Amino acid sequence: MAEQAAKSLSAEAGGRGAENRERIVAAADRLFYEKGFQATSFSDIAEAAGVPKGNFYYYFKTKDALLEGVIDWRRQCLKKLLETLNQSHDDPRARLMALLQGLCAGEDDIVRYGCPMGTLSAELCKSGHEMKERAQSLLEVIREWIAAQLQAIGRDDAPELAREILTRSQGVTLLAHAYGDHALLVEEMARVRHWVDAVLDGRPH
Amino acid sequence: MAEQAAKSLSAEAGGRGAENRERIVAAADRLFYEKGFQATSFSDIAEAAGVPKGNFYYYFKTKDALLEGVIDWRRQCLKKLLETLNQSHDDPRARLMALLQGLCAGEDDIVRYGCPMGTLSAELCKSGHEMKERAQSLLEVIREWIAAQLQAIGRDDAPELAREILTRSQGVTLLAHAYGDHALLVEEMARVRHWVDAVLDGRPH
DNA sequence: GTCTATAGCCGGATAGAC
DNA sequence: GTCTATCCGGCTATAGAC
Repeated sequence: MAEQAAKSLSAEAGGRGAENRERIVAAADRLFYEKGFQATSFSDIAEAAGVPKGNFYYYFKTKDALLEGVIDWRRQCLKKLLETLNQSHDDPRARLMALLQGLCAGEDDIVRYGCPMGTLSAELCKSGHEMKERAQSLLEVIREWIAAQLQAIGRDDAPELAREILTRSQGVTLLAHAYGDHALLVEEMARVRHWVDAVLDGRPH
Repeated sequence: MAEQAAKSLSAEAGGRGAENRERIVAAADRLFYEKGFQATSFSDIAEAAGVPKGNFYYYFKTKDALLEGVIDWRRQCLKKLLETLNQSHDDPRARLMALLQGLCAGEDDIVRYGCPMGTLSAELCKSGHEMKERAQSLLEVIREWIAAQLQAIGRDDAPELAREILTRSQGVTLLAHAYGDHALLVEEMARVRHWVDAVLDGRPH
């Protein structure tokens, strides 16, 4: 009976463990996004996730390990998003435009906290954090996806064009964030979309 | 004689004081740029400036006050730079292109630490720092200068175009920083310049 | 697996001698 | 004005009971 109780407790704890782990990552993900990595403490995360501080170290040895988990989580989310776009649009061009449109979906978040990939990369690069390459890989995932769509369209300048699209998008999100300007985000993203449209049509722009 | 000594000491101290103050600001400016504001401690600055920690509080009551001094210092440097451009080129278009060319001047710094205005704004916005508007004003200074050049050329879309130029430049510096990619900076900045050239010529681009 | 208590460190900031 | 010594608080991380 003692074993039974222990077992069911353990099983439940195992389930809870995975659940807890995910809760921690999700809470950290959000807080790292909102406040930045350095500015977020374990106390902040503990409070947000409803998990006691000391319990973190069962799941993550260090704060860096937690960051690693968060970045991988973001990559999964990103890939899921791109996969959704792949499935909901057959036309690569429609996919691309849907992505650019979608970047304005989380409008308020972007204005308040910037781009989840760009701001994280910037912070980690500046502080010389070992995880900066991993954050960079988030940008790389999206750049490669854009390039893939462009190549499917038949552009032989797909890599360069993808880089420019990413560059311009990042510029827009950075300035919208810096100025806290909602209209800037919407208007400049529209400009980017029109520019992409014109390029793909072979029109002057 | 005691008064005299005190006076000369005071005068010398005043001179030293101003010198020390400037040394502190210059050192902080550099470190805030290289490591970021939050990641830079007084100890770091003290070491770099050759001034004992405790002495800081004679010049700056808080770290925020020091940040304020650094931002104002950056604005002064920026205005000096723009004034130099004004004087070395009569043609507003030449001024503008000189600025865009000059952004690549500190190539290595930009690749390693990003744009001094953009990265600071991003960090302060994200952490919700009270000084974020002051950092934003740095971007505003440069945006207004660009708009002034465009207006002098006779563009009636000067404000919008200035914003777009700034947006694209920030995108380039962000990505070059995130990727640590020197070539990206040079190539994409060249693209921006060609685009500006084409727009000002009224050519398709 | 869970959680409490706390160690150990380093940050910004202060007091006060000189 | 200059500098030393130190406080206090929050941080990451650990030890160990349950």
